[in-house]
Amino acid sequence: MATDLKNTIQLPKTDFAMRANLVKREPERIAHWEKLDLYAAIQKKRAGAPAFVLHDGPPFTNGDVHIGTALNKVLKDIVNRYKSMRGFRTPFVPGWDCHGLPIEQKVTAQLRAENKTVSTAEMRALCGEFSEKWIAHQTKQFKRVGVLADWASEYKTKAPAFEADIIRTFAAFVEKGLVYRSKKPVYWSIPFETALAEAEIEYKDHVSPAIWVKFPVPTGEAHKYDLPADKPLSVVIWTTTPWTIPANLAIAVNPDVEYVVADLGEERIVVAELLLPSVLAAARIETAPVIDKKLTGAALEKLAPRHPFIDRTAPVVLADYVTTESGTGCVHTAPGHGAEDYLTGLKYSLPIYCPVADDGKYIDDGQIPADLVGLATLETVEDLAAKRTSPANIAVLKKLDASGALLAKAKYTHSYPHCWRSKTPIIFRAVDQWFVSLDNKVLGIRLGEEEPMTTPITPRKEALWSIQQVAWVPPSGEKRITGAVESRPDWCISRQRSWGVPIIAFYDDKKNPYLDAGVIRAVAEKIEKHGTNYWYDATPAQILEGVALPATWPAADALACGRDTLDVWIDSGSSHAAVLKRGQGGTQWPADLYLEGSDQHRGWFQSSLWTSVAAYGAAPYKRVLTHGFIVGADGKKISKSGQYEKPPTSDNYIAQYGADVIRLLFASQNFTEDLRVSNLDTDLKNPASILNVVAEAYRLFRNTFRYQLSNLFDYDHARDAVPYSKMDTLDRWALHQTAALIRECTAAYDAYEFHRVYQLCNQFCSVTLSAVYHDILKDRLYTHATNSPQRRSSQTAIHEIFHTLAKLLAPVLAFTTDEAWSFATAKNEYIDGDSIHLRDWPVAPAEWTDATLEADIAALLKTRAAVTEAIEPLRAAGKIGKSLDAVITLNAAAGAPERALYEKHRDFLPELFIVSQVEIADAPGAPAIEVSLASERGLHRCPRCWRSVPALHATPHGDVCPRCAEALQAFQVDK
RNA sequence: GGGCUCAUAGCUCAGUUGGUUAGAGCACGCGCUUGAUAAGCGCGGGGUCGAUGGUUCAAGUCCAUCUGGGCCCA
Repeated sequence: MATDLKNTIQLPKTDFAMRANLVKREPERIAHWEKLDLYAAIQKKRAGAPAFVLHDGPPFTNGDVHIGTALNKVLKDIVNRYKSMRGFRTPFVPGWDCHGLPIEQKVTAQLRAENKTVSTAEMRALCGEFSEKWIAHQTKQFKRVGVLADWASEYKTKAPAFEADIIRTFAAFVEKGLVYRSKKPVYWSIPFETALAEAEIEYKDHVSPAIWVKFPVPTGEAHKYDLPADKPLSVVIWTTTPWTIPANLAIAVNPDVEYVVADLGEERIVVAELLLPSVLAAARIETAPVIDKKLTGAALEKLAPRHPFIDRTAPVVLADYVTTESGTGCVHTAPGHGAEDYLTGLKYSLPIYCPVADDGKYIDDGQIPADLVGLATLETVEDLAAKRTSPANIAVLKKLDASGALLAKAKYTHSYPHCWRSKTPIIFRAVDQWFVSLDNKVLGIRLGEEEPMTTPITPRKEALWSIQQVAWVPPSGEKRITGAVESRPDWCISRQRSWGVPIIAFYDDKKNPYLDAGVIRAVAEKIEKHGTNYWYDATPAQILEGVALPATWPAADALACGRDTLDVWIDSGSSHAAVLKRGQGGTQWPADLYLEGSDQHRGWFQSSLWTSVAAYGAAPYKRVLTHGFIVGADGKKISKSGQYEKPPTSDNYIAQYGADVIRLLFASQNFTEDLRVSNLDTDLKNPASILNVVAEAYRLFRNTFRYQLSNLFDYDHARDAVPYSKMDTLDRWALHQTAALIRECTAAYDAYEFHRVYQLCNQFCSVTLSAVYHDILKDRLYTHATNSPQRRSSQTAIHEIFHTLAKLLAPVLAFTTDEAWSFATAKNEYIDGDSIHLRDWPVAPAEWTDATLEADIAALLKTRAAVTEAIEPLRAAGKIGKSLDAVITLNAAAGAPERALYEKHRDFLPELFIVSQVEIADAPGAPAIEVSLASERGLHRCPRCWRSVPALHATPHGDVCPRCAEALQAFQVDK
């Protein structure tokens, strides 16, 4: 009997599985998309539509896709999918950053391990292969997280055409007269014998020998400055780099600081007054010295103490950066070995002296003492492991000690720049480099103005102007890049290495450089044709054959090709020219959007800005969006957060959760700040871990789709749809909520606030649908006659809501929404090659919005909450299980506003409350809501719909309620 | 050390121009249901809004300092 009745109920039915099994299903969907060529299909659909160009910042091609890299690409994918559904043509050309030291270093290490030496061209080929291998890996990994892109049009910075464009970017700098050659201290990696970019430096603690060194003041000098001369007098400096003492050319003091001449008994020293106690402490002098004289730093200018062991003076110079925070207030100055020292050296016309060779060892220049020549200035990896300081430091210490100049020494731990790859400390070393001046005034051309500007402007000012034309999201990004652009020194663009794009400069036999924009452009043409190795394989005469040389140049056969390469930031910074300007893959310049991590303010956003401003007089982007970094559950950077057994690669997370859960995670948090991710191994079993909570939210969405699909099993939209005007109240309310959801989600997507989409959809599914709408609907859908208008009305609404919700979530849940879509469309509407990603963004018909209805139901839902609360004590007492076993009495005085509301929706209330009966009464003094048991009210429970009614009707299926009897009749007819 | 930035329940987010007992979802606890069932429903506990000081009749919301985190720089 019961079984019989159950067969007359329209229970939900679908093949859309409750269990996601994403790890298995997603790769199948990727295969499906590739078979469809979904990317091409989307482009075809939007051909001719206004373009929205998100220009991809190229990831570096030397390892697996990290979860942070996945974040970046997924955010781009979400944007592209959304914009495309909104009707834009969204060409997305992915890029790869191929050149650079890390790859060269790995290849070099490999060659060393194999004990091989190769030519530059061979080395470059190996680096190219290395890069290519990782491009293949990363492509797979990006596809696995669901990134949809024009992989066939991808750009690689190592492609000859791209390299030619990098060279042309360089030509633009040369053309503007911004490129100059200068000796300047640069970060120098000793193991790699190369200058390093700022981005290639990392700061780590380093234990240095701190030394206090006496620079003796000759008696004559002392007299000139009216300093006591009856005892030895010296100026004491403090340094943590003893190896730079041989390069000392001056001592800097702050003109405004008070200095003292202190009598130590046997001798006198000059130091800053405030630092005297610390100097005495370092020298272990306990007796208080006599202060013979006080004077400001300015009074010491040009005093000429002697170098402690080299026959020259170390004149006192003035510098504002000298502080009394540490040291002696007298700063050892070596213009060839420090940025500030260099500037001071220029100011006082000191030589930019650097007696250290490329390998970091002292050279024999006639000044360096013979016992120092050939000693290494800074520590090797082995030295660091053994915790010993460098040979040069030791030797200098010995020399100072022998000459009696060493006042004190100590170990000093401080943050010191290290080469990011070799992990060894770097040195500052003055070498010849190419620079781009950012402060030369040149005539620029501003975008939209055909004539060159008549007032010369510096690239820096031009860049700052361009920044203001761009929309920065979040707005703080503008401050950040402005700060970076304002404070950046001239751009050192040359590197001494192999795996990069060569600087097209020539040198005569006296090493004089020759640089010309026309020549560079001509060579770029040849490189575009022959590849960059042409520069390394061909002779200068071949390279310059057919190229018109400037009159001042020697003949081609008297020239040699330079071996410097360009800073890799010029590579990626040229992508807008190499890709967008050429319309690669249907793109266009400028980009509508750049979207990268916030570290790129000083990186790609900036390098792209400089190249674009130099060449085109404007930024290459209209809008720049930045995201934060992935951090651990404790908010600390992922490398320092918890224990990771597995590397935090995109693949490892996907293997555990599936791509859609990872995508949902990225969308669930405000990405302009840091994103927290639980530790893959340690948090896996914690139900409250961030990823598990997101996985739970994923299940909510999936189940929502499943409920909707399963209840549409017998619904044919063309046949069964109910027009809005004839729809049931509750269904119209659901559509009102859906319209609001569309509005709010669209606004959130437009503001790039995906976490709001997540929150909105989450609450819509759990509160609006699951707890209210879907729960109430079960009765209609299951028990009403198949074709009852109310059932069809609800199905129509569900159909609409499914379409809407699936589309709203499609940019994020790219896999699951498309999977659900295939189940929805398979029966009636499925067209071969369909995909939710080919559909248009949902638009709510105006009629869906009904403020009066919304207000009514909102009020009734409050009553509903009170009703469920009132039922709860009965449930706790074991008197009631299902709410359908309850009869509710609502007490409201005639004339009270709620009374009118109750009356208005009287018939609908049992359904809304999911109870068997609702009575409206006015019993003075009674509670607003009274609950009684249906059984005690003489009602009979219908075995089919479980509602209690006054009387049951006999049918061939047994006794049921009148409504079910009617439904069964229809059921019989259908059968 | 400097620039930018963040800090609201266990987690992720809301909290309009300062104004009643600070909200939501999830998680957690307890029940119900067994016709969304490796599902669904209800009820409940949980926050000195990072800390301190200040402005104000009134501060999560404004100001200052500090603490902790992140990115970038030194």
